[in-house]
Amino acid sequence: MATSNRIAEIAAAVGEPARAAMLAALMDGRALTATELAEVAAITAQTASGHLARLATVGLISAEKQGRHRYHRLASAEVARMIESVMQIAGGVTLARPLPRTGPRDAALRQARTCYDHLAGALGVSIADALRASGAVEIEGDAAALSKAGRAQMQALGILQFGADPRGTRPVCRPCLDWSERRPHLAGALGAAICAHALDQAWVRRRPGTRALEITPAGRIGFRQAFGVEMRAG
Amino acid sequence: MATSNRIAEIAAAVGEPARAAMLAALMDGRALTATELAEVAAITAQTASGHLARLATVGLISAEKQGRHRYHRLASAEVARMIESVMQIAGGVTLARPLPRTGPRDAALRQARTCYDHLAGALGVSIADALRASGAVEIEGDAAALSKAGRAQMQALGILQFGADPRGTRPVCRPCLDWSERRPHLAGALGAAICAHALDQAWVRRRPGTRALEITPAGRIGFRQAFGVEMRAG
DNA sequence: GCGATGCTTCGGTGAAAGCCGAAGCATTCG
DNA sequence: CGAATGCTTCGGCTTTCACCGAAGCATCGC
Repeated sequence: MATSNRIAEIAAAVGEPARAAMLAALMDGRALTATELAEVAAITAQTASGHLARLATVGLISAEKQGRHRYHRLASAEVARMIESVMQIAGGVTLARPLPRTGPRDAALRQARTCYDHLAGALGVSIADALRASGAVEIEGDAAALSKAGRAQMQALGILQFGADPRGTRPVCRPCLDWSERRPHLAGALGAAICAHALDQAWVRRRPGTRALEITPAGRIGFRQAFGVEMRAG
Repeated sequence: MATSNRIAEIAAAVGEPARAAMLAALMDGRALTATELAEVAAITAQTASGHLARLATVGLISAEKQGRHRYHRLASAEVARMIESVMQIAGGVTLARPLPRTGPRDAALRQARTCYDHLAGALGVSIADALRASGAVEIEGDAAALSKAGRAQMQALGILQFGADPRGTRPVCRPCLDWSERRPHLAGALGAAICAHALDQAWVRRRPGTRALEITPAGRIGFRQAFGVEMRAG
Protein backbone atom coordinates (compact mmCIF):
# COMPACT_ATOMS: atom_id res chain seq x y z
CA MET A 1 0.00 0.00 0.00
CA ALA A 2 2.93 2.26 -0.70
CA THR A 3 3.31 1.54 3.00
CA SER A 4 1.02 3.96 4.72
CA ASN A 5 3.71 4.22 7.34
CA ARG A 6 5.87 6.02 4.88
CA ILE A 7 2.98 8.29 3.98
CA ALA A 8 2.56 9.14 7.64
CA GLU A 9 6.28 9.70 8.01
CA ILE A 10 6.30 12.28 5.24
CA ALA A 11 3.16 14.02 6.35
CA ALA A 12 4.36 14.09 9.95
CA ALA A 13 7.52 15.80 8.79
CA VAL A 14 5.38 18.60 7.39
CA GLY A 15 2.93 18.48 10.26
CA GLU A 16 4.71 20.66 12.75
CA PRO A 17 4.38 24.45 12.76
CA ALA A 18 8.08 25.20 12.69
CA ARG A 19 8.82 22.76 9.91
CA ALA A 20 5.79 23.85 7.94
CA ALA A 21 6.95 27.44 8.17
CA MET A 22 10.39 26.45 6.91
CA LEU A 23 9.00 24.49 4.01
CA ALA A 24 6.67 27.35 3.11
CA ALA A 25 9.65 29.66 3.10
CA LEU A 26 11.47 27.30 0.76
CA MET A 27 8.50 27.26 -1.60
CA ASP A 28 10.04 29.99 -3.69
CA GLY A 29 12.56 27.46 -4.92
CA ARG A 30 15.57 29.19 -3.48
CA ALA A 31 18.01 27.75 -1.00
CA LEU A 32 18.14 29.27 2.47
CA THR A 33 20.59 28.88 5.32
CA ALA A 34 19.73 27.19 8.56
CA THR A 35 19.84 30.49 10.42
CA GLU A 36 17.44 32.15 8.03
CA LEU A 37 15.08 29.22 8.34
CA ALA A 38 15.32 29.32 12.11
CA GLU A 39 14.25 32.93 11.95
CA VAL A 40 11.21 32.37 9.78
CA ALA A 41 10.13 29.60 12.11
CA ALA A 42 10.82 31.74 15.19
CA ILE A 43 12.96 29.12 16.90
CA THR A 44 16.59 28.85 17.95
CA ALA A 45 19.28 27.53 15.68
CA GLN A 46 19.65 24.26 17.59
CA THR A 47 16.01 23.43 17.25
CA ALA A 48 16.02 24.35 13.61
CA SER A 49 18.99 22.10 13.04
CA GLY A 50 17.07 19.16 14.39
CA HIS A 51 14.08 19.94 12.24
CA LEU A 52 16.18 20.30 9.13
CA ALA A 53 17.84 16.98 9.81
CA ARG A 54 14.47 15.33 10.03
CA LEU A 55 13.22 16.95 6.83
CA ALA A 56 16.35 15.78 5.06
CA THR A 57 16.00 12.25 6.41
CA VAL A 58 12.53 11.81 4.98
CA GLY A 59 13.70 13.34 1.72
CA LEU A 60 11.79 16.58 1.62
CA ILE A 61 14.81 18.87 1.47
CA SER A 62 18.39 18.57 0.39
CA ALA A 63 21.32 20.51 1.69
CA GLU A 64 24.45 21.80 0.12
CA LYS A 65 27.44 22.98 2.01
CA GLN A 66 29.11 26.17 0.93
CA GLY A 67 31.82 27.54 3.11
CA ARG A 68 30.49 27.81 6.60
CA HIS A 69 26.92 28.01 5.40
CA ARG A 70 24.59 25.19 4.61
CA TYR A 71 21.99 25.93 2.04
CA HIS A 72 18.76 24.04 2.23
CA ARG A 73 16.25 23.69 -0.58
CA LEU A 74 13.24 21.60 -1.43
CA ALA A 75 14.38 18.24 -2.69
CA SER A 76 12.28 18.25 -5.86
CA ALA A 77 9.39 19.73 -7.78
CA GLU A 78 7.30 16.82 -6.49
CA VAL A 79 7.84 18.03 -2.96
CA ALA A 80 6.85 21.54 -3.97
CA ARG A 81 3.71 20.17 -5.57
CA MET A 82 2.89 18.20 -2.47
CA ILE A 83 3.20 21.25 -0.24
CA GLU A 84 1.24 23.26 -2.75
CA SER A 85 -1.60 20.77 -2.53
CA VAL A 86 -1.60 21.00 1.24
CA MET A 87 -1.64 24.78 1.02
CA GLN A 88 -4.64 24.53 -1.23
CA ILE A 89 -6.61 22.71 1.39
CA ALA A 90 -5.23 25.00 4.06
CA GLY A 91 -6.63 27.97 2.18
CA GLY A 92 -9.78 26.36 0.90
CA VAL A 93 -11.53 26.00 4.19
CA THR A 94 -11.19 29.70 4.82
CA LEU A 95 -13.41 30.35 1.82
CA ALA A 96 -16.34 31.15 4.08
CA ARG A 97 -14.68 33.95 6.00
CA PRO A 98 -12.64 36.08 3.66
CA LEU A 99 -8.93 35.59 4.20
CA PRO A 100 -7.53 37.79 6.92
CA ARG A 101 -5.40 40.36 5.16
CA THR A 102 -2.60 40.93 7.56
CA GLY A 103 -0.43 43.93 7.01
CA PRO A 104 1.65 45.33 4.22
CA ARG A 105 4.13 42.48 4.22
CA ASP A 106 1.26 40.28 3.17
CA ALA A 107 0.14 42.79 0.57
CA ALA A 108 3.43 42.43 -1.29
CA LEU A 109 3.02 38.68 -1.28
CA ARG A 110 -0.48 38.95 -2.63
CA GLN A 111 0.63 41.21 -5.41
CA ALA A 112 3.34 38.99 -6.84
CA ARG A 113 5.40 36.10 -5.59
CA THR A 114 7.01 32.92 -6.76
CA CYS A 115 5.45 29.55 -6.15
CA TYR A 116 8.48 27.28 -6.43
CA ASP A 117 9.22 27.84 -10.11
CA HIS A 118 6.31 29.88 -11.40
CA LEU A 119 4.52 33.17 -10.76
CA ALA A 120 1.69 33.49 -8.26
CA GLY A 121 -0.36 36.17 -6.59
CA ALA A 122 -2.33 38.81 -8.44
CA LEU A 123 0.34 38.88 -11.14
CA GLY A 124 0.23 35.14 -11.76
CA VAL A 125 -3.53 35.04 -11.81
CA SER A 126 -3.77 38.05 -14.12
CA ILE A 127 -1.44 36.46 -16.62
CA ALA A 128 -3.42 33.25 -16.52
CA ASP A 129 -6.65 35.20 -17.00
CA ALA A 130 -5.24 37.15 -19.92
CA LEU A 131 -3.94 34.03 -21.65
CA ARG A 132 -7.26 32.38 -21.10
CA ALA A 133 -9.19 35.32 -22.48
CA SER A 134 -7.07 35.41 -25.62
CA GLY A 135 -7.53 31.71 -26.16
CA ALA A 136 -3.87 30.93 -25.62
CA VAL A 137 -4.55 28.53 -22.82
CA GLU A 138 -7.59 26.74 -21.59
CA ILE A 139 -8.13 25.80 -18.00
CA GLU A 140 -10.74 23.43 -16.74
CA GLY A 141 -10.68 22.19 -13.21
CA ASP A 142 -7.36 20.55 -12.61
CA ALA A 143 -6.30 20.38 -16.23
CA ALA A 144 -4.93 22.99 -18.61
CA ALA A 145 -3.71 23.09 -22.19
CA LEU A 146 -1.82 25.47 -24.44
CA SER A 147 -3.56 26.06 -27.76
CA LYS A 148 -1.93 26.30 -31.15
CA ALA A 149 -2.27 30.07 -31.09
CA GLY A 150 -0.87 30.14 -27.58
CA ARG A 151 2.06 28.11 -28.64
CA ALA A 152 2.84 30.53 -31.43
CA GLN A 153 2.54 33.45 -29.05
CA MET A 154 4.94 31.88 -26.55
CA GLN A 155 7.42 31.14 -29.29
CA ALA A 156 7.20 34.67 -30.60
CA LEU A 157 7.85 36.01 -27.14
CA GLY A 158 10.85 33.76 -26.76
CA ILE A 159 9.32 32.14 -23.74
CA LEU A 160 9.07 28.65 -25.14
CA GLN A 161 11.06 26.92 -27.83
CA PHE A 162 9.46 24.03 -29.63
CA GLY A 163 10.97 21.77 -32.20
CA ALA A 164 8.94 21.05 -35.30
CA ASP A 165 5.87 19.52 -33.85
CA PRO A 166 3.16 18.07 -36.08
CA ARG A 167 0.47 18.64 -33.50
CA GLY A 168 -0.84 22.00 -32.50
CA THR A 169 -0.92 21.45 -28.81
CA ARG A 170 1.53 20.27 -26.29
CA PRO A 171 0.79 19.66 -22.71
CA VAL A 172 3.03 22.13 -21.05
CA CYS A 173 0.92 23.70 -18.41
CA ARG A 174 -0.89 22.79 -15.33
CA PRO A 175 -3.22 24.96 -13.28
CA CYS A 176 -2.29 25.75 -9.73
CA LEU A 177 -4.88 27.24 -7.44
CA ASP A 178 -3.61 30.47 -6.00
CA TRP A 179 -4.16 30.53 -2.26
CA SER A 180 -4.39 34.29 -2.04
CA GLU A 181 -6.52 34.85 -5.13
CA ARG A 182 -8.50 31.61 -5.05
CA ARG A 183 -8.24 31.39 -8.80
CA PRO A 184 -5.85 29.35 -10.90
CA HIS A 185 -2.52 30.55 -12.17
CA LEU A 186 -0.20 28.68 -14.49
CA ALA A 187 2.32 26.11 -13.35
CA GLY A 188 4.04 23.31 -15.21
CA ALA A 189 6.66 23.87 -17.87
CA LEU A 190 4.91 26.94 -19.25
CA GLY A 191 4.53 28.53 -15.83
CA ALA A 192 8.19 27.95 -15.12
CA ALA A 193 9.19 29.37 -18.50
CA ILE A 194 7.16 32.53 -17.98
CA CYS A 195 8.65 33.01 -14.56
CA ALA A 196 12.17 32.45 -15.82
CA HIS A 197 11.57 34.87 -18.67
CA ALA A 198 10.21 37.51 -16.32
CA LEU A 199 13.21 37.23 -14.03
CA ASP A 200 15.57 37.12 -16.98
CA GLN A 201 14.12 40.26 -18.53
CA ALA A 202 14.11 41.92 -15.10
CA TRP A 203 10.35 42.33 -15.25
CA VAL A 204 10.33 41.23 -11.66
CA ARG A 205 12.97 41.23 -8.98
CA ARG A 206 13.14 38.95 -5.97
CA ARG A 207 12.72 40.78 -2.69
CA PRO A 208 15.32 39.59 -0.23
CA GLY A 209 13.97 37.54 2.61
CA THR A 210 10.51 36.82 1.25
CA ARG A 211 8.89 35.07 -1.64
CA ALA A 212 7.42 38.39 -2.72
CA LEU A 213 8.42 39.82 -6.09
CA GLU A 214 8.82 43.42 -7.03
CA ILE A 215 7.43 44.41 -10.41
CA THR A 216 9.91 46.75 -12.11
CA PRO A 217 8.98 49.61 -14.44
CA ALA A 218 10.28 47.46 -17.27
CA GLY A 219 7.98 44.77 -16.02
CA ARG A 220 4.94 47.00 -16.25
CA ILE A 221 5.74 47.54 -19.90
CA GLY A 222 6.76 43.95 -20.51
CA PHE A 223 3.69 42.38 -18.98
CA ARG A 224 1.44 44.77 -20.85
CA GLN A 225 3.08 44.14 -24.20
CA ALA A 226 3.45 40.40 -23.79
CA PHE A 227 0.18 39.52 -22.15
CA GLY A 228 -1.90 42.68 -22.08
CA VAL A 229 -1.75 42.69 -18.33
CA GLU A 230 -1.87 45.97 -16.46
CA MET A 231 -0.05 45.80 -13.15
CA ARG A 232 0.84 48.38 -10.58
CA ALA A 233 4.60 48.63 -10.21
CA GLY A 234 6.18 47.72 -6.88
CA MET B 1 1.33 32.96 4.44
CA ALA B 2 -1.82 30.88 4.26
CA THR B 3 -0.86 30.55 7.93
CA SER B 4 1.74 27.84 8.05
CA ASN B 5 0.05 26.75 11.23
CA ARG B 6 -2.90 25.60 9.26
CA ILE B 7 -0.59 23.79 6.85
CA ALA B 8 0.98 21.99 9.78
CA GLU B 9 -2.41 21.17 11.20
CA ILE B 10 -3.49 19.46 8.01
CA ALA B 11 -0.24 17.64 7.47
CA ALA B 12 -0.17 16.51 11.09
CA ALA B 13 -3.61 15.04 10.64
CA VAL B 14 -2.21 12.84 7.89
CA GLY B 15 1.06 12.29 9.68
CA GLU B 16 0.13 9.43 11.94
CA PRO B 17 0.26 5.82 10.78
CA ALA B 18 -3.28 4.91 11.75
CA ARG B 19 -4.79 7.99 10.17
CA ALA B 20 -2.65 7.64 7.06
CA ALA B 21 -3.84 4.07 6.68
CA MET B 22 -7.45 5.18 6.97
CA LEU B 23 -7.02 7.93 4.42
CA ALA B 24 -5.27 5.56 2.05
CA ALA B 25 -8.18 3.19 2.40
CA LEU B 26 -10.56 6.00 1.55
CA MET B 27 -8.57 6.85 -1.55
CA ASP B 28 -10.87 4.74 -3.69
CA GLY B 29 -13.54 7.38 -3.21
CA ARG B 30 -15.97 5.16 -1.39
CA ALA B 31 -17.34 5.74 2.08
CA LEU B 32 -16.38 3.30 4.81
CA THR B 33 -17.70 2.78 8.31
CA ALA B 34 -15.70 3.55 11.42
CA THR B 35 -15.33 -0.13 12.20
CA GLU B 36 -13.96 -0.94 8.77
CA LEU B 37 -11.51 1.89 9.06
CA ALA B 38 -10.46 0.74 12.50
CA GLU B 39 -9.68 -2.62 10.99
CA VAL B 40 -7.52 -1.32 8.16
CA ALA B 41 -5.59 0.74 10.68
CA ALA B 42 -5.29 -2.19 13.07
CA ILE B 43 -6.59 -0.27 16.06
CA THR B 44 -9.64 -0.49 18.30
CA ALA B 45 -12.88 1.27 17.53
CA GLN B 46 -12.42 3.83 20.31
CA THR B 47 -9.08 4.93 18.99
CA ALA B 48 -10.38 5.07 15.45
CA SER B 49 -13.26 7.22 16.59
CA GLY B 50 -10.85 9.78 17.97
CA HIS B 51 -8.81 9.78 14.80
CA LEU B 52 -11.86 10.18 12.62
CA ALA B 53 -13.04 13.10 14.70
CA ARG B 54 -9.73 14.80 14.21
CA LEU B 55 -9.70 14.19 10.47
CA ALA B 56 -13.19 15.64 10.24
CA THR B 57 -12.24 18.67 12.31
CA VAL B 58 -9.44 19.67 9.98
CA GLY B 59 -11.70 19.04 7.03
CA LEU B 60 -10.08 16.03 5.40
CA ILE B 61 -13.08 13.74 5.65
CA SER B 62 -16.80 14.14 5.97
CA ALA B 63 -19.20 11.76 7.60
CA GLU B 64 -22.74 10.78 6.89
CA LYS B 65 -24.96 8.99 9.28
CA GLN B 66 -27.05 6.14 8.00
CA GLY B 67 -28.92 4.05 10.51
CA ARG B 68 -26.50 2.92 13.11
CA HIS B 69 -23.58 3.26 10.78
CA ARG B 70 -21.52 6.30 10.04
CA TYR B 71 -19.98 6.42 6.64
CA HIS B 72 -16.78 8.37 6.23
CA ARG B 73 -15.36 9.60 2.94
CA LEU B 74 -12.70 11.99 1.75
CA ALA B 75 -14.04 15.52 1.93
CA SER B 76 -13.13 16.47 -1.64
CA ALA B 77 -11.12 15.74 -4.75
CA GLU B 78 -8.59 18.27 -3.47
CA VAL B 79 -7.97 16.12 -0.44
CA ALA B 80 -7.55 13.09 -2.66
CA ARG B 81 -5.06 14.99 -4.77
CA MET B 82 -3.14 16.07 -1.72
CA ILE B 83 -2.84 12.52 -0.45
CA GLU B 84 -1.93 11.37 -3.92
CA SER B 85 0.93 13.83 -3.99
CA VAL B 86 2.18 12.58 -0.64
CA MET B 87 1.98 9.01 -1.91
CA GLN B 88 4.05 10.02 -4.87
CA ILE B 89 6.87 11.13 -2.65
CA ALA B 90 6.36 8.13 -0.42
CA GLY B 91 6.91 5.89 -3.41
CA GLY B 92 9.49 7.94 -5.18
CA VAL B 93 12.29 7.52 -2.71
CA THR B 94 12.05 3.79 -3.01
CA LEU B 95 13.11 4.06 -6.63
CA ALA B 96 16.58 2.85 -5.77
CA ARG B 97 15.60 -0.45 -4.23
CA PRO B 98 12.79 -2.01 -6.22
CA LEU B 99 9.49 -1.90 -4.39
CA PRO B 100 8.96 -4.82 -2.08
CA ARG B 101 6.21 -6.89 -3.65
CA THR B 102 4.35 -8.22 -0.68
CA GLY B 103 1.96 -11.03 -1.23
CA PRO B 104 -1.01 -11.76 -3.42
CA ARG B 105 -3.21 -9.12 -1.86
CA ASP B 106 -0.76 -6.60 -3.16
CA ALA B 107 -0.69 -8.26 -6.56
CA ALA B 108 -4.37 -7.57 -7.05
CA LEU B 109 -3.82 -3.95 -6.15
CA ARG B 110 -0.97 -3.67 -8.62
CA GLN B 111 -3.06 -5.14 -11.38
CA ALA B 112 -5.98 -2.73 -11.17
CA ARG B 113 -7.37 -0.41 -8.58
CA THR B 114 -9.14 2.89 -8.24
CA CYS B 115 -7.33 6.04 -7.28
CA TYR B 116 -10.16 8.17 -5.91
CA ASP B 117 -12.11 8.58 -9.14
CA HIS B 118 -9.89 7.10 -11.82
CA LEU B 119 -8.14 3.86 -12.74
CA ALA B 120 -4.66 3.01 -11.51
CA GLY B 121 -2.30 0.07 -11.39
CA ALA B 122 -1.17 -1.87 -14.44
CA LEU B 123 -4.57 -1.32 -16.01
CA GLY B 124 -4.52 2.44 -15.60
CA VAL B 125 -0.98 2.73 -16.86
CA SER B 126 -1.65 0.47 -19.85
CA ILE B 127 -4.60 2.57 -20.90
CA ALA B 128 -2.54 5.72 -20.59
CA ASP B 129 0.24 4.12 -22.61
CA ALA B 130 -2.13 2.99 -25.32
CA LEU B 131 -3.79 6.38 -25.62
CA ARG B 132 -0.40 7.97 -25.76
CA ALA B 133 0.83 5.61 -28.45
CA SER B 134 -2.22 6.27 -30.61
CA GLY B 135 -1.79 10.00 -30.24
CA ALA B 136 -5.03 10.42 -28.34
CA VAL B 137 -3.35 12.02 -25.38
CA GLU B 138 0.02 13.55 -24.78
CA ILE B 139 1.74 13.52 -21.47
CA GLU B 140 4.73 15.57 -20.54
CA GLY B 141 5.89 15.81 -17.00
CA ASP B 142 3.04 17.05 -14.90
CA ALA B 143 0.86 18.14 -17.78
CA ALA B 144 -1.34 16.21 -20.20
CA ALA B 145 -3.68 17.03 -23.05
CA LEU B 146 -6.31 15.25 -25.10
CA SER B 147 -5.79 15.67 -28.83
CA LYS B 148 -8.47 16.28 -31.44
CA ALA B 149 -8.30 12.66 -32.51
CA GLY B 150 -8.46 11.57 -28.92
CA ARG B 151 -11.49 13.68 -28.32
CA ALA B 152 -13.26 12.07 -31.26
CA GLN B 153 -12.33 8.63 -30.00
CA MET B 154 -13.67 9.35 -26.53
CA GLN B 155 -16.90 10.68 -27.98
CA ALA B 156 -17.29 7.64 -30.20
CA LEU B 157 -16.80 5.39 -27.21
CA GLY B 158 -19.42 7.30 -25.29
CA ILE B 159 -16.90 8.14 -22.60
CA LEU B 160 -16.98 11.89 -23.01
CA GLN B 161 -19.68 14.17 -24.31
CA PHE B 162 -18.64 17.52 -25.67
CA GLY B 163 -20.80 20.34 -26.87
CA ALA B 164 -19.90 21.95 -30.15
CA ASP B 165 -16.43 23.18 -29.48
CA PRO B 166 -14.56 25.31 -31.98
CA ARG B 167 -11.19 24.20 -30.71
CA GLY B 168 -9.81 20.76 -31.14
CA THR B 169 -8.50 20.27 -27.67
CA ARG B 170 -9.91 20.61 -24.27
CA PRO B 171 -7.94 20.26 -21.12
CA VAL B 172 -9.62 17.34 -19.54
CA CYS B 173 -6.84 15.22 -18.28
CA ARG B 174 -4.06 15.32 -15.85
CA PRO B 175 -1.29 12.80 -15.35
CA CYS B 176 -1.03 11.04 -12.03
CA LEU B 177 2.09 9.09 -11.23
CA ASP B 178 1.22 5.54 -10.38
CA TRP B 179 2.97 4.48 -7.20
CA SER B 180 3.11 0.84 -8.12
CA GLU B 181 4.08 1.23 -11.77
CA ARG B 182 6.10 4.43 -11.46
CA ARG B 183 4.61 5.65 -14.69
CA PRO B 184 1.77 8.06 -15.25
CA HIS B 185 -1.84 7.10 -15.62
CA LEU B 186 -4.72 9.41 -16.44
CA ALA B 187 -6.59 11.47 -13.89
CA GLY B 188 -8.71 14.57 -14.24
CA ALA B 189 -12.08 14.62 -15.94
CA LEU B 190 -11.01 12.13 -18.59
CA GLY B 191 -9.60 9.70 -16.05
CA ALA B 192 -12.80 9.90 -14.06
CA ALA B 193 -14.91 9.39 -17.15
CA ILE B 194 -12.96 6.32 -18.22
CA CYS B 195 -13.28 4.84 -14.76
CA ALA B 196 -16.99 5.56 -14.59
CA HIS B 197 -17.45 4.04 -18.02
CA ALA B 198 -15.53 0.91 -17.08
CA LEU B 199 -17.60 0.43 -13.95
CA ASP B 200 -20.78 1.22 -15.80
CA GLN B 201 -20.06 -1.31 -18.53
CA ALA B 202 -19.00 -3.85 -15.90
CA TRP B 203 -15.52 -4.02 -17.37
CA VAL B 204 -14.27 -3.92 -13.83
CA ARG B 205 -15.87 -4.77 -10.54
CA ARG B 206 -14.93 -3.43 -7.13
CA ARG B 207 -13.54 -6.05 -4.82
CA PRO B 208 -15.13 -5.73 -1.41
CA GLY B 209 -12.80 -4.47 1.28
CA THR B 210 -9.98 -3.22 -0.91
CA ARG B 211 -9.31 -0.68 -3.57
CA ALA B 212 -8.44 -3.49 -5.93
CA LEU B 213 -10.57 -3.99 -9.04
CA GLU B 214 -11.42 -7.22 -10.75
CA ILE B 215 -11.27 -7.19 -14.53
CA THR B 216 -14.26 -9.07 -15.87
CA PRO B 217 -14.30 -11.18 -19.07
CA ALA B 218 -16.36 -8.39 -20.62
CA GLY B 219 -13.66 -6.03 -19.51
CA ARG B 220 -10.97 -7.97 -21.34
CA ILE B 221 -12.95 -7.53 -24.52
CA GLY B 222 -13.95 -3.98 -23.75
CA PHE B 223 -10.48 -2.72 -22.95
CA ARG B 224 -9.09 -4.40 -26.04
CA GLN B 225 -11.71 -2.97 -28.36
CA ALA B 226 -11.76 0.48 -26.85
CA PHE B 227 -8.09 1.05 -26.20
CA GLY B 228 -6.26 -1.92 -27.68
CA VAL B 229 -5.15 -2.93 -24.24
CA GLU B 230 -4.58 -6.58 -23.48
CA MET B 231 -5.20 -7.42 -19.84
CA ARG B 232 -5.32 -10.64 -17.91
CA ALA B 233 -8.73 -11.16 -16.43
CA GLY B 234 -9.09 -11.25 -12.64
C1' DG C 1 47.41 31.98 14.86
C1' DC C 2 42.64 33.74 17.51
C1' DG C 3 38.19 35.25 17.87
C1' DA C 4 33.78 35.36 15.54
C1' DT C 5 30.28 33.05 12.94
C1' DG C 6 27.41 29.09 11.44
C1' DC C 7 25.90 24.94 12.61
C1' DT C 8 25.42 20.53 15.15
C1' DT C 9 25.24 17.27 19.22
C1' DC C 10 23.97 16.33 24.00
C1' DG C 11 21.03 16.36 28.07
C1' DG C 12 17.13 17.39 30.58
C1' DT C 13 12.33 19.23 30.88
C1' DG C 14 7.57 19.63 29.82
C1' DA C 15 3.64 19.21 27.00
C1' DA C 16 1.11 16.68 23.50
C1' DA C 17 -1.00 12.75 21.85
C1' DG C 18 -1.65 7.73 20.86
C1' DC C 19 -3.38 3.73 22.95
C1' DC C 20 -6.73 0.78 25.33
C1' DG C 21 -10.36 -0.80 28.97
C1' DA C 22 -14.58 0.52 30.75
C1' DA C 23 -18.68 2.72 30.49
C1' DG C 24 -22.35 5.37 28.10
C1' DC C 25 -25.65 6.60 24.12
C1' DA C 26 -28.07 5.62 20.11
C1' DT C 27 -30.18 2.38 16.68
C1' DT C 28 -31.84 -1.93 15.16
C1' DC C 29 -33.47 -6.55 15.48
C1' DG C 30 -35.82 -10.38 17.51
C1' DC D 1 -39.26 -4.55 25.43
C1' DG D 2 -34.57 -6.49 26.10
C1' DA D 3 -30.19 -7.87 23.74
C1' DA D 4 -26.93 -6.86 20.26
C1' DT D 5 -24.48 -3.72 17.30
C1' DG D 6 -22.04 0.58 16.07
C1' DC D 7 -19.98 4.27 17.78
C1' DT D 8 -18.39 7.79 21.19
C1' DT D 9 -16.67 9.68 25.71
C1' DC D 10 -13.79 9.23 29.81
C1' DG D 11 -9.63 8.13 32.53
C1' DG D 12 -5.17 6.79 33.00
C1' DC D 13 -0.85 5.05 31.16
C1' DT D 14 3.13 5.55 28.20
C1' DT D 15 5.74 7.23 24.52
C1' DT D 16 7.15 10.72 21.59
C1' DC D 17 9.09 14.93 20.58
C1' DA D 18 9.67 20.04 20.53
C1' DC D 19 12.27 23.15 23.02
C1' DC D 20 16.34 25.45 24.88
C1' DG D 21 21.06 25.95 27.41
C1' DA D 22 25.55 24.43 27.12
C1' DA D 23 29.19 22.64 24.77
C1' DG D 24 31.67 21.00 20.60
C1' DC D 25 33.34 21.29 15.59
C1' DA D 26 34.18 23.37 11.49
C1' DT D 27 35.10 27.67 8.56
C1' DC D 28 36.16 32.40 7.76
C1' DG D 29 38.27 37.05 8.58
C1' DC D 30 41.83 39.59 10.60
